[in-house]
Amino acid sequence: MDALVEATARILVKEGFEKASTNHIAEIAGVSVGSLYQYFPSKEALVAAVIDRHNEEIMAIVRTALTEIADTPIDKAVRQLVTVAIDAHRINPKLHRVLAEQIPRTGQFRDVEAFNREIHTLVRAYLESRRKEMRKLDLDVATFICVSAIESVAHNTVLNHAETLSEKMVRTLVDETTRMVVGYLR
Amino acid sequence: MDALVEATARILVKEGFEKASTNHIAEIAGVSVGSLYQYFPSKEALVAAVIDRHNEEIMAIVRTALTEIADTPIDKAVRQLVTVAIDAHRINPKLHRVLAEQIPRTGQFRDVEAFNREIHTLVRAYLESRRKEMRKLDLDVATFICVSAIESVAHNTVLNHAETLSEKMVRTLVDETTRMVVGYLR
Amino acid sequence: MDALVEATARILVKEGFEKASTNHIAEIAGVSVGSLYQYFPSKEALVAAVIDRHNEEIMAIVRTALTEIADTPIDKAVRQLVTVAIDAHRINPKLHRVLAEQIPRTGQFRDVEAFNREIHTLVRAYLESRRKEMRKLDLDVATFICVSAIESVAHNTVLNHAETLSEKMVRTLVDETTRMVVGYLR
Amino acid sequence: MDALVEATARILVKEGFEKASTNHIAEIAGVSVGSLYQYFPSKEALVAAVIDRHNEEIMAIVRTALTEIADTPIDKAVRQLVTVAIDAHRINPKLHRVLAEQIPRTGQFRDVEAFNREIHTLVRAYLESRRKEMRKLDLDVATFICVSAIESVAHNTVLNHAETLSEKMVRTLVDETTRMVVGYLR
DNA sequence: AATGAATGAGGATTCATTCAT
DNA sequence: CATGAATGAATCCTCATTCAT
Repeated sequence: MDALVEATARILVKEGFEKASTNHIAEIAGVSVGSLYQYFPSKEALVAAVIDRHNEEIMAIVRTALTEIADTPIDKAVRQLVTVAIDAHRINPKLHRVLAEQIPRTGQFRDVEAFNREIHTLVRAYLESRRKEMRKLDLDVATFICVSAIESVAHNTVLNHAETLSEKMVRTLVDETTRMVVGYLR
Repeated sequence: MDALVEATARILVKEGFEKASTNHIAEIAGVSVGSLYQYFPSKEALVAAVIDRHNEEIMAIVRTALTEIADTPIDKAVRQLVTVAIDAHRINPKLHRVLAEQIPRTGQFRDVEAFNREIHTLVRAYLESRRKEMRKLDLDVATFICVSAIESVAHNTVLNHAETLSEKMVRTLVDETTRMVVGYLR
Repeated sequence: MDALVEATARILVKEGFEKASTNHIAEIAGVSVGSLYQYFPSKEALVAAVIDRHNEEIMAIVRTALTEIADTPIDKAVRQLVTVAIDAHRINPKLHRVLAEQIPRTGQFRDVEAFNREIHTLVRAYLESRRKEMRKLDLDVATFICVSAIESVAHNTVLNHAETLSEKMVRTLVDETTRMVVGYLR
Repeated sequence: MDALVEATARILVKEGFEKASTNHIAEIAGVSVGSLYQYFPSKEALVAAVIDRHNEEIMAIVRTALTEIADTPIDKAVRQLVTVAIDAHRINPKLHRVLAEQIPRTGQFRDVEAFNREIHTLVRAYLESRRKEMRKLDLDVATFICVSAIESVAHNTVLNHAETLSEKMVRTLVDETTRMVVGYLR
């Protein structure tokens, strides 16, 4: 049931992890607890589904961006990546925050690593295709550092500055981050 | 009781957040639950104390480094900062991971922000004192981006690569991160 | 549906009473839960049916034996009864054990008493027809004691000694039990 | 807490196994559920304690009887054993019935076997000491048969005839059972 | 007649917290 | 100050049963 994942996400955002009891989730989703367990083997699995859905939304954006970037020179490409990273974090910032801060990660954490790996692979592939524009460097190291930097700027931008985030400020951050990363690669 | 904080940290590392019940903590600390509540008003406060202690250890290192750096030119200084960031994360990587992944942050989260603010202030002050070595830039933005980048590289380095982290690899990461940040500032 | 009773019995034997949920039973029987309730008003009724079927199998053997015995002198007859009692318990010893140990008896318990009464009646009738071979005694009391003794020896033999039950041991037990009962009646 | 075992027994007798929820037990015992779990790791353990206590009461009687019997000739001894067996079952017949019929035995069932073994050992020892009064027979087999017979008569007497059990009838049953067993041994 | 998704009461268990000793 | 037995609200989950299709 998709309504269950939606209800869970909504509760997570509006009431926090503590209030996300299975009975409450079921109630908000408009079904019975029994039904919840018909579709999800445990509360953990349900939360994992929320995380997955959120990650998938982010990945969809990132994947698209990386595809479009394929034939773009580094400076434009990096700018695009930074923009997309911030956009991705802004999809549902409150959920993103709750997921990052309140969910005790266990088991399903592997999934997050899978996403990380995918991003690493995609970015690395792009960088490899653009090697001639770049100085000589270890691709894995460079990918790791660039992805970390871009991700953290996006993450901190959205999480810390929460709602008070002017478009001008975003543009500035994109500019600067792009400058740092491009400067590093060239 | 310091033994309580220590016991909590130990349990967090060895058995995970789920096993960290107040009774278990008291038992490991060698006192009774009642005593626990003599010193800490709630479990949350106890966990917060663990977080604080860990953050304080990190901050001690960072503060020292930033003091020593005061009169150092940017390139050396940044290298020093990156090194110190990784060292700080390596103090107690397992605890760091548990704190980052398993602890549902609530109330005491303000504290973490306080540390963030302090670091921001210190770094910003350093950058300000070295303005002449740098291109013209918004100090707050630059500080934000540099701190984010350095912190994320350190964090991901220690968390993802866990124990398999050769000194050579560390040096490479320090080199590269330094290069990125210095290149950005100049 | 006979498949339902069969499935229940199979689950009882292989997985125990705890695993015998109506959904699981229906699944093993290859039908839907709905169908289960088309034929049995409750889970209890279904379990009762299993008990009944098992008891009926036992009773069939016992009835036959008691019929064949009709014109047999006491010593041969008792030996036959003891043999048959053990045989009856060996039909499906595992089911017998589960039925005896794991099934919380409620309502349908009356049925078991019905079987007991029938056996009592049949045995009593036989003893009555053989009164001349026996000393003077209260037939009801004698029947009660003999049936109890024979049944318990059979029950304990099969339940306790489980699979490790040599034919020689069975013969010894039959001999001895027969001796006791016949000695008592004469 | 002994009150918990007592409360459980009382509920078992008055309301049946189905109503014996941990919360209800705690309530009747006049404590909180939490306290229940301070003393018993699970509901199963609590029920096991009830069974144990009941078995222990029975065993106390049986042990005493077997001690007193030591120097008694077979006929008097057997009569004593039969009497004691019935007495033992009459300690708390309702509880005995519930324990026998409604409790799904698992795990702790081993205990019951321990009691059985003890009885077997004690009776066998007595019989061995009286060998000269008896015909030549396999002591283990004889013990098994005699114990089974006596136990089943006692059990069925108390369980089936419930409250309608005149002293006269008891005396008759004791007489007859004794006759059967003694006749068998000699 | 068959299906199986949906129901929801109910139950076992945990654990942060209190307070009388 | 320390103790630790006692508390009980709260939570996750199960499963017999129903009923619209």
